[in-house]
Amino acid sequence: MDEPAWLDEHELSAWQAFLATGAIINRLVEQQLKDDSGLSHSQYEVLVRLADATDGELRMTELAGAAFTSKSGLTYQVAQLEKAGLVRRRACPTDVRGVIASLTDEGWAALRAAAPGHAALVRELFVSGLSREEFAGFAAGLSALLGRLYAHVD
Amino acid sequence: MDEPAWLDEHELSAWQAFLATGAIINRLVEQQLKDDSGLSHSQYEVLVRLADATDGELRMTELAGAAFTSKSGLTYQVAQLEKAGLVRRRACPTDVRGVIASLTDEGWAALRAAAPGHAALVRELFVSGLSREEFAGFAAGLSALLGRLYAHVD
DNA sequence: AACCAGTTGTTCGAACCCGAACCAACCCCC
DNA sequence: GGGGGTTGGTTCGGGTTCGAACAACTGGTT
Repeated sequence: MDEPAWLDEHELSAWQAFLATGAIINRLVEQQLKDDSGLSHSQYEVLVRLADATDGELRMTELAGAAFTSKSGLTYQVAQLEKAGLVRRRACPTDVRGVIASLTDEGWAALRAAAPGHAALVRELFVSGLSREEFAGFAAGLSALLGRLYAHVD
Repeated sequence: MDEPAWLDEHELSAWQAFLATGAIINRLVEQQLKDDSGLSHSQYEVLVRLADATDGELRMTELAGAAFTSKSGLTYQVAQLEKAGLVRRRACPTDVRGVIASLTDEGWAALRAAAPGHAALVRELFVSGLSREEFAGFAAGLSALLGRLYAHVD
């Protein structure tokens, strides 16, 4: 009974703003990366996750989890990156089924080349539009939300 | 010179959280709508924008702008919705080129049927994880960000 | 040792989405 | 009133994504 069928005014406008910002930012980031480095956003994310890992290597499943894509989607993207010479695949020594994706030297170089432009755009779109306090509050909300979501997926 | 090539710790974690929340929420919402109503999220958004407009009617271009999709993407979705009987297309009286998408009775019914489950999920994922103050701060940040983005697209 | 539930990564079919190209029609200004 | 630039919407081709099905393998249990 206390669960109305529609979102109220505040909920709705925040929700719409969330969808809109996500859509617009994603589009602009995608565009910038493609124009500037020939990488899609998902490919860039894959490179970043690999670079974050020790030795620039990660099992496929771990990578899929970190990059917010499905297993099959990752198989596709890694195949593309391998074709481009940015990523290498090798067998996992402890599990015959396993595949380890690992950054090549070209992969590191591509990431280093792409990062500054990407960082500049993210700052411009995402950071510099807010005051320090606004950004702090916003980031706190995001992080709380994310924690909640992890609990929800479990 | 004062533009570092990488995001700093705070920027990065907020940015990652933003990407992660967007990805997870979109996936869950997509899933819920599909299971519950057989609609994709974009289709649901189209229905919502039409329902918000006077008489449940909108020109294709306005609709594309409101639903954050490309013109061709919208053509596709409206075709799907028309096939499903939820939307009708008619000629625009003041512009021969124009096409007006309009909700059918079935469209209104489908939206009314889908809304409660969707609203409940959005509340659960997006609203109820934050305190009232957190949510207010978060929403303010979102809205400021969105304003900035609109200026950026112009 | 033999089973069996769960995991790993790929393949396959389908859906989706975008940008570019396109045609028709609009607008406006001379 | 008749160009020329702009806009409205669709079509087309290609790339991307997903989930389901699959086969191979693992680890624990008996």
